[in-house]
Amino acid sequence: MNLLETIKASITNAIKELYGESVSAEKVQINPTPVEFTGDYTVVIFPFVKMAKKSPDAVGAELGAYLVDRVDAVAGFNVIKGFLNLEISNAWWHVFLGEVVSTPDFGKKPRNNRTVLLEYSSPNTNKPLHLGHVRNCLLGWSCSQILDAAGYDVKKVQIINDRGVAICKSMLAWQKYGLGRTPASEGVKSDHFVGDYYVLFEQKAKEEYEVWQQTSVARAIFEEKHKPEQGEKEFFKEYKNQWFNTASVLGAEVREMLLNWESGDEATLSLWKQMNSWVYAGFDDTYERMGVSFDKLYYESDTYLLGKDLVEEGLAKGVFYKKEDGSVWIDLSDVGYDQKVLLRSDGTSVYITQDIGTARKRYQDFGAESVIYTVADEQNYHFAVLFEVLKRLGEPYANGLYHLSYGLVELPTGRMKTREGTVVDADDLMDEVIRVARDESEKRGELSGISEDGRETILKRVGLGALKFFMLRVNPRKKMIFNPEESVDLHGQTGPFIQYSFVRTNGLLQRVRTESIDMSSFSGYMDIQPCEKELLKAIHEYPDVVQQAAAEYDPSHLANYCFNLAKSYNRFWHEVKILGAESIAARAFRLQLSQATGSVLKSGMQLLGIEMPERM
RNA sequence: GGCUCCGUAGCUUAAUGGAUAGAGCAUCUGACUACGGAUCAGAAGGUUAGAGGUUCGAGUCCUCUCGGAGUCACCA
Repeated sequence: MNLLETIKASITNAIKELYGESVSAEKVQINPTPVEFTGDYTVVIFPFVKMAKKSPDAVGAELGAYLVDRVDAVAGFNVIKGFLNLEISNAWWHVFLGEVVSTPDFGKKPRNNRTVLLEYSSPNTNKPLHLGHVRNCLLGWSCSQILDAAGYDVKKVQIINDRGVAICKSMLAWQKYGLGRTPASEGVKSDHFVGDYYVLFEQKAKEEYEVWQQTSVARAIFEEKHKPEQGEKEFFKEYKNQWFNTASVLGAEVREMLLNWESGDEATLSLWKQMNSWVYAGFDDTYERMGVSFDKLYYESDTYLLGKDLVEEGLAKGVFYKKEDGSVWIDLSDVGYDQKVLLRSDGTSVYITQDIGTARKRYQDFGAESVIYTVADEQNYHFAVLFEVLKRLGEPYANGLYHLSYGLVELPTGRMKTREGTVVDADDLMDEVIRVARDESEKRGELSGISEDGRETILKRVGLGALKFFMLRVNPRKKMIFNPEESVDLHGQTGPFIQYSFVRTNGLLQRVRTESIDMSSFSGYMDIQPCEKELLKAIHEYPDVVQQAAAEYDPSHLANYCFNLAKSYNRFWHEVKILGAESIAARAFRLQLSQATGSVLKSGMQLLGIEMPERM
């Protein structure tokens, strides 16, 4: 049993024995003692004052005495203003340190034989991955690692939106203007190649629209429909979608292509397969570089018709209802939502229909009792509705659904817009952070003796470490303003700061090996310094942090934890001598402490998807 | 307008209802006779948007106000 649990259990016993009241162990609050007081852990006494009918200080004194008496680890105590500060014995810390070093999986829970499905990334195939996907992927991947550490069997999936108007735009542009060019012939990364045709399409459509605006038909529409205060420019900006769907030649061609696709036209399908295969090759490359992977891919071209049978089931159960025009609806006004259409009057699916169908299909595939959707917070309402619908359908997994919602990534200039060319590309971004890592490294010259390959591996770890930590250290819910300069910072509260601490521990252990330094006989070390105690307490906290991150689906807890641990280690590094310690026992103890810190840092960062360099 | 989320130092942010709101960046001072200075120590910087309330105790919970974002499609 963990130390704090032992103490909590003992306090519930004490309350029972001393005051005759029962208190559950979860109600007992224990925090690390702030540095300005003496002690290691602090019990908050106030909750027990009423049941004891004594002053806070008296209760604290009684509980403190009880704990010193019954719990070996508790060596002493003091009570200040209703807070019971406990001192943990050196002997207990020695045992603890030994355990951490000899437990490779320290902080991780045993397998619990429960399966969780985690969906993330889920891009469209008309253009390459961008900054928004990066946050999504890093979050999704990190959560998968955290849940794995918490004992779950995690299945990572993505559903690829490989059909629809968007990809048809890229297809059409390539067909009209591509002249048989390929990624290979142009030497362009294949997903970017496809994306370029999407941009080209938008450009051509814009040109067509501008010409059209000068026609008499356009003038007439403007005169008829514009709002009183609305200028021409504003009106036509707003009217663009409608124009595209009614008057545009390119629009008509795209719609025709979509119809051809849906009717299974062979030429269209083969073009579609060609374009998508280019995109997938590019995505694979980006994912690999980012260090994320999937257990199964779903394609919308396979799933977009799913869900209709569930709509029938819902109608039969009376959960849904049909309007006169044949459309099917659900009324969620009793839980504060609106009425929502589930099937169009012509019998075709809407967005939520296929999500309903896909949910069941995936349950059949994996039997997961819990499904996590990593999707931006624009879709909060959609998922609230989806989960409510599945609940009312009585789906067995409906209570295990979670929308891992995250704030959009915006630029200092506002939201990214493809049309305005303000999209930050994922590949470019990774290039950039690695370039900055290289510059910094060359300035320092520490890697001069390492092979080309080894150096590249390190620079990649450092650069991506900076990027990943930057994106994961804040609460996912928060909107993120992406400042390119801060994202590649290598100093302060950053990934490389933590990696550097690890490199320090690694360097020490290297010397232990090469010089056969003894680090086993540390139990005689009794004079544990405050900076050492701080480290021990931080290491002791690690399993709880993993649990909390898993329970809240929030990697930022781990990111902040790792930073604090690294900071404590750096302070320790400066305050005491390790290899040159005052005694053999002190040296052994500090080396053990370094090893424990290094392994927890490595483990914690791995849960963020960040790899540790051996040197940097 | 309804619903949801957000508002903490110049900037980015932390804080299971617990002690004097904790960090990083930027600014200013210091620290290498080296276990790696991508580091450390220190200074300065806060009416936690505002007003009420609940509580022994509120950045955190409740109510209202102000400010910002998202959403409220037979789009995805």
